[in-house]
Amino acid sequence: MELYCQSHFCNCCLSSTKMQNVNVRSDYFSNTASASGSNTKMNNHQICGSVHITENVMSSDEQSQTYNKSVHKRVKLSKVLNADDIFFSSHNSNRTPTYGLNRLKDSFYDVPCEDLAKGLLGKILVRRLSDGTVLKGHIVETECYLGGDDKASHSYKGRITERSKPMYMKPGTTYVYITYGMYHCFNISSQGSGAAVLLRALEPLEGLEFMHLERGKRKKSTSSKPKELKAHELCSGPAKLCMSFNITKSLCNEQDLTAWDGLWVEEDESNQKSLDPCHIVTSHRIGIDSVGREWASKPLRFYLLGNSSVSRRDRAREKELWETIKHSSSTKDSFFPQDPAYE
DNA sequence: ACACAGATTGCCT
DNA sequence: GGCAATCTGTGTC
Repeated sequence: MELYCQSHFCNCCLSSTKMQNVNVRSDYFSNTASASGSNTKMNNHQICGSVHITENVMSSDEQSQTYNKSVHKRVKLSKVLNADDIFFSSHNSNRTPTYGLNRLKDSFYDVPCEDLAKGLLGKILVRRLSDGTVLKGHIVETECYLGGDDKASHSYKGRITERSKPMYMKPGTTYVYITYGMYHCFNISSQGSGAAVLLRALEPLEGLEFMHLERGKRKKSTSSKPKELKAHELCSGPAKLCMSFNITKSLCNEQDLTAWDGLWVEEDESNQKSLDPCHIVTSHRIGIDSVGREWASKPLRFYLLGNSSVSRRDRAREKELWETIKHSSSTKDSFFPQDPAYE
């Protein structure tokens, strides 16, 4: 029998669920069924924790051999990763950043995954390269990956691997991974063990020349002249924004957005009118059909209504939202989406 | 704007 | 060994 730990953390401190009298660990393998659920109260802070107890159900000799092999491999790896240890060890700096002094602070990130995904919309992602180049873009599309029961998440069932480790780090930590062998995707960890927000699209604001150059590097040279990308095509996808912003695993993974000088998020000070929550389109996530209909269809993707930099627009949901807005008077002072750029 | 095929390699089983 | 939180180029409407 093995125990998998999926601790959740309270809002206001670094406390996490303590597993009493049980040697709990999370590790590489989770090819098992699970049972869950215990809530605990500690130090006057409400803490929601769950222990997944997993058992191997193999019976034949062949299956036993497979199991023994997996155990052997695990022992050989001698790498026992623990969600609590990862979380605590990611709080190692009190360092004050030199750049981006008006960046968003810890409290902005330390919220449930869906709140962070929506909260990031309209904010500005800033990248500062080692040569001083500064790139900026409005965040216009995000997706939630919840961990736990979320089959599409790299941290499904509390699975911890060397790759998914940053998902367990403190809210505001970057998780950059390589997909399809050649592209990068950029996530930000949120509150909740293993939960993170994928940034899917940006509307470029500053450094467009650099972005054009970065995107051009990937293009194959064909006989016909390569056509210039439009501004709204530079960052209209999770891997595209990583290319344009030079976000790679080797450069940007496991970084603290509240402290690192290379990357941060800030409020859009030029936008005096606040983003109206009514103008956030909620739709299903992209590229996860293989996990099954239940989780592929969950409304965990959020984007700014009518924005042309969004990677995949859900016209049906947009139409519904427009109808709602038309019949509401509360949105008349809002910035979005009356601006012609958003039509 | 949309649909489809092919690319390419790290990660997980 | 097989898959993948995607992109590009080409073709069609």
